[in-house]
Amino acid sequence: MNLVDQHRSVGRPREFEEDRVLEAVMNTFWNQGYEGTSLKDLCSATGLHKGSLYQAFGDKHQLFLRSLKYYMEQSFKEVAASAYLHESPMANLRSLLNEITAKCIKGEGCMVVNSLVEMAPHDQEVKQMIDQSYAMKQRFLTDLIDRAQREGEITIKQEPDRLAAVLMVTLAGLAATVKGFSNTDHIGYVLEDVLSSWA
Amino acid sequence: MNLVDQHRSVGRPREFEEDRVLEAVMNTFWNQGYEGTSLKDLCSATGLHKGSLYQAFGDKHQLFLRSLKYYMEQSFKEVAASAYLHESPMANLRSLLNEITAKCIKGEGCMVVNSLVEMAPHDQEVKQMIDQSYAMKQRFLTDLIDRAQREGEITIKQEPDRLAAVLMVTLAGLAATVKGFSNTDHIGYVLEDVLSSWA
DNA sequence: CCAATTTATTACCGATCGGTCAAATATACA
DNA sequence: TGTATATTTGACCGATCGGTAATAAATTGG
Repeated sequence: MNLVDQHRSVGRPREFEEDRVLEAVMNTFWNQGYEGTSLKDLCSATGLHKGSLYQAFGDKHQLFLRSLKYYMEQSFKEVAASAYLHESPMANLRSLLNEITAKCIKGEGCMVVNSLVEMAPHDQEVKQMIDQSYAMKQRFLTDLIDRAQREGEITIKQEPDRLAAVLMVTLAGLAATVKGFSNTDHIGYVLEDVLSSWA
Repeated sequence: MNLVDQHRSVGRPREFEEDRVLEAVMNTFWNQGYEGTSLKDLCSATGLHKGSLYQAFGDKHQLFLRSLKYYMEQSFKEVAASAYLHESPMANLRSLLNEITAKCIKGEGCMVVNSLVEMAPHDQEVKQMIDQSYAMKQRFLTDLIDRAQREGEITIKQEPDRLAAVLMVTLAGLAATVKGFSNTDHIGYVLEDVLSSWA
C-alpha cells in the first residue's frame, strides 16, 4: 500500500537495521572523508557485503549523500534542543553554542564542514545539501540574536544576520581547528569570547 | 661544493624548474585534496612523467609535503607584507586581515585548512607542519593585537592571545566557508565585524 | 509443497591506483 | 672519443578501486 514501506511482505527479510548501517557509514565517511573511504572500509564498518550495500542504498556517492543527510538530521536534533532550555535568548544562544562546541571537540570536528571542504567545490549535490543546512542554521541563529538584541542582552550595533554570519564562520572554523589539536583548551573559549565581545 | 646545489655539473640537465613544478603540484593538491589527486593528475598538471616526479621529489606523500611547505612559505610572504604598510597597529591588523580575506575568497580557500581537515587527524607529519605554521601566525597576530591594545585602538578587555585565537579560528572558518558559496558578499565582512566589535 | 520475491554471498570485471625498473637520452669530464 | 652521471621516457608490477552479475538462501502467499 505505502510506497515507502520498509518491510515488503514477501521475500527474504533484511538482516540489518538501516539506521545502524547509516550510522556506521556516516562515522566512516566522517573521519576518513569521501575519497579516503573505500567500499571495503564501508563493508567492514557495517558488516555488510558490498552487494547488499549497493542493493539497499545505491552506489558510493548515493550512500554518502544518505549518510550526510542522516548526520545533519541527527546532529541538529541533538543540538537544537539546548536553545530552548532557558528564558533569556542570550542564555539560550550561549547554551546552544556551548553544546555545539562540546560536540565538536568530542567528535573531532563536523562532517558537514569536512564535506564542505573536500567536496562542495566539485559536487553540486553535496553543495546544495550544505547550502540548505547552512541557511537553516543561519536563520536559527539570526532569530536568537535578534531577540537578544531586543532584550538588550546584546548591545553591539550590527544587523542580526551579520552577527549570525560571524557565528557561522566561527563555528566552521572551530570544526576545522579541532582537527589539528589534541589539547583543545585554547579553542574551547573562542565562542564565549565572541559572544562576550557583543555584550 | 655546495650540498644543496641544484645543478650538478654532470649528467643530463633537468628540463623543468623545480618551483614551477611545485606550483603546479600545489595547485592540484589545493583544489582536489590529497586522496582526490592521482599521480596521473600530477603528471598532466606538471607535464612530467611520474618517473621524473619520483626521482626528483620522492613518492606522493613527500611530494605533497613539499608542495604544502611551498604553499605556506609563499602565502605567508605574500600576506605578511601588508602588516607593515601603516603606522598604527590596528590599521596593520586590518590591512592584514583584509588581504587574507581577499586571497581566501579569490583562491577559493586555503590549502592549509584543506589539509588540516582532510589529513591532520591521520597524518602526523602534516599535523606537525600545520602546528608550526599555526603557532607562528598566532604569535604574529598576538603581537599586533597587543600593540593595538597598548595604543588604545582595541578597548576590549581580553588577553591578546585569546583574541588572536578568535581570529585564527575565524580565518579557518572563512577558508572553509568560501568553498560553499559562489556569492561571497556576506562572508567578506566577517573579519571586519569581529574587529569592529573589539573597538 | 510450490512459485514468487527479496536479500545475502561470492566470484568476477575492467580500470585505475601508487610505485618500480630498465632502456634511451643528454650532458660534463677525462 | 669514451666514460660516468643524471634525467627522460614508457613499459610494467601487484594491489585495490568502484561496480556488476549469477547464484544461494530465506521468506510470503497460494
